[in-house]
Amino acid sequence: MDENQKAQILDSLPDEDSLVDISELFKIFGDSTRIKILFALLNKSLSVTEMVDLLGIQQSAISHQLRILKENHLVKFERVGKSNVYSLSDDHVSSILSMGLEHISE
Amino acid sequence: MDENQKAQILDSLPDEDSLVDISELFKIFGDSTRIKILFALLNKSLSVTEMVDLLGIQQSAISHQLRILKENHLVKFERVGKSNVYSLSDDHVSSILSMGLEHISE
DNA sequence: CATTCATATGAATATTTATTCATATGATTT
DNA sequence: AAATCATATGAATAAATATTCATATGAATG
Repeated sequence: MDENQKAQILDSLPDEDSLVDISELFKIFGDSTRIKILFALLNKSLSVTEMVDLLGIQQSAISHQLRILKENHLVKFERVGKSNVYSLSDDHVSSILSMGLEHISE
Repeated sequence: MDENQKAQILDSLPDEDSLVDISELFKIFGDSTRIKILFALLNKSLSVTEMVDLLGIQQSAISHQLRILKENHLVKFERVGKSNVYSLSDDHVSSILSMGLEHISE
């Protein structure tokens, strides 16, 4: 591999920051608790209690993971009565999930 | 949320094993070293030494990550002369990478 | 306004994971 | 066959991460 070719490949790579961003995006989807939450929200907005009831995961664990999802703008929430009702931020998320689902069936 | 609705949502979720598989797939893409390797291979098959030279990552680290990528069938390799030349297993991988790239530009 | 319900948060722990260093392996070339 | 080149591997370490337990917060309701 000569220097020219090397330079050409390097040029075609996303820059360092983008590469880190991409890996961090995938990292968020790389946890089964978060994946479960996101798939559940694909159907319907849910409160924390409903997620606990539905998924059988501890309330604290759900809340901690929701914080991560929130910080990364994958979910949003609004107050409804006594509950915080969470939903997916955009269908961005849904497209990533369905891709994951698609690619494991092989 | 009544029991009927709960059952309905549960029914729509991928089963436990699939959810774990999906998160494990994303987890592999959730590391910047592996992402760099994969993006580099998107251009051209590469030996380990070439990856070291190109990416500025230690040989051992590259090899360790290649093992993970191999185990998960994301890359394959063949012996060419003195080198092991790696390439992407299928364009499956490329579609996931380009989706990642697409989704960070927002 | 006191209580309760729903959620968030902090600290502690355990586990996973990536990298480095040192060295082994194993094929190729002389 | 010895030497060398390319890669793999194991152990050690450090860092990141998920979960749990305990408790705080804070809004809603009687």
